[in-house]
Amino acid sequence: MIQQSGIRNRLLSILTPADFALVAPFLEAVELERDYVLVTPNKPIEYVYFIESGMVSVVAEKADGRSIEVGVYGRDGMGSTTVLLGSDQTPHHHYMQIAGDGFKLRTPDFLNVVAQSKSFQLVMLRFVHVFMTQTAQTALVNGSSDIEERLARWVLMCQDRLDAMEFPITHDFLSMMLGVRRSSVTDAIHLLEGEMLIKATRGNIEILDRDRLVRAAGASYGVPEAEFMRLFGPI
Amino acid sequence: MIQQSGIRNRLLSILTPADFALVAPFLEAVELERDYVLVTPNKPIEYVYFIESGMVSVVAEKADGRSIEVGVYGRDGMGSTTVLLGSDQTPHHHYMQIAGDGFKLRTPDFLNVVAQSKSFQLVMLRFVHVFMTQTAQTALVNGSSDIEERLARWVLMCQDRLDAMEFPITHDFLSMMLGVRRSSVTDAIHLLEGEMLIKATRGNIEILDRDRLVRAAGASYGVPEAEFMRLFGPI
DNA sequence: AATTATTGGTGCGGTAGCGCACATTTCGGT
DNA sequence: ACCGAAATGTGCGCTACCGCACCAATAATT
Repeated sequence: MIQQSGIRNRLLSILTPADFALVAPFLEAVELERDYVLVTPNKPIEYVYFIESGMVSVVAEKADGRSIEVGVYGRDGMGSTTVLLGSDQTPHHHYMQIAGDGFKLRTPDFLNVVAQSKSFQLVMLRFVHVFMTQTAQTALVNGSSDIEERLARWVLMCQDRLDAMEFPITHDFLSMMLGVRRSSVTDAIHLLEGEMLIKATRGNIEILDRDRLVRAAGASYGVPEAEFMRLFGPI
Repeated sequence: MIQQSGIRNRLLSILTPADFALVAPFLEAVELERDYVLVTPNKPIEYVYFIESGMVSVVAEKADGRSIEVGVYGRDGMGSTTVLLGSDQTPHHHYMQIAGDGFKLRTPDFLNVVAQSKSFQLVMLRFVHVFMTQTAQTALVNGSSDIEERLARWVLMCQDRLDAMEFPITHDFLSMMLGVRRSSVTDAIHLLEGEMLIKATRGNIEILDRDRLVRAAGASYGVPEAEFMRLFGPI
């Protein structure tokens, strides 16, 4: 049986012991390789995931093939939030951007727990609010910030969800996440490197100075993070 | 007493008669002038609104003063969805972009109905899903579509929520909504006018050819609208 | 009818980011 | 140690959009 004390996922860890006991029997540990697909767009969502480590990208795609990341989550949340909102599917992709592990449970089992416990449901819905704020912030910065700021924001969001000061990611993937040209990412990385905020090696980014990176991200970073703090306390 | 049959709001109108009877006693008719503020950022949300006519802009603001629209709703929805998600406040502004009318009720009264009826809650949560999809689509197009496409999308979203083929809006407001320069909006409007898709007069936009306007919006328009259809049926 | 505020039209230099192409470096596999 | 694939660095011309400024047209006020 899974012990709540050993859980790193923020949502599971703040559940009341009674609520945790409701959900625990259904949790199944799962290894989450890079590119592992948690949610396929417009297909029924079979499993709900609670991430313990690693990070998920939520990606929206246009009919013309262009796509862009509209949100990320890791041990701070769960996915897909869609099932909480009375829909068994969503137009978005969810896949592991940084490999890790977590728990999954069948959607009907999850929804049973939600139906049984209002306090459980409340914790989950609060996360939906935070995630929605994050998506709105993404809309805001996509429309008003330059690539350097948006890259700084992405690196910070990634680090918030991982314990490490470095993580594997290629320029090519970042260009898909930010919806910009690959070489524009290379340029932006060089700018941040020039300021000694990060250090990039092949397929890897390391954070050198988080505080100054937050300043580099400027007004792009912080709003959803503050909402998370307000509702759940510090990470 | 308010008759459900006379209601134009989509959410209220599809409620079961029993659910409607639960909420109806608390509905208070309200005139909604242009610029009327429904939600002030980071302040407790006192009232929940169901729009009957007109349109609301949901706007996110950056610390540096730049702001951008992250979503709109009218008689297709309610606001603020935040109160359904266990938060009594949100970092976003909600205000009337196109004047109209609707109903308001006190947040605690609304939440009582939600707590009493799972079917009522379900209708509201499904709208949250649609609205979230809309915000994600906004993030997508802000990062990958040119101004002409985004303007076409905005005009279409506006028309979906109003019965009229024309509505009052200035270039200046549009530039705030889209997060671009006012004269860029003027240019984009001229492009759409040149294709005979819209006709703009001082403070006003009229739609001439909706079908071709949808084509002009390309892949920017349609995804959240399809989600609405899937969950609620045609508008 | 004259005055003023709002809104829209236009121009100009500047630049961030694009699409494309190609060279170079790094790493994993044999 | 070598090879091929993946990842990164770099250059070039181009365009969409920007910031700013100013004028013109239209409506609101008196």
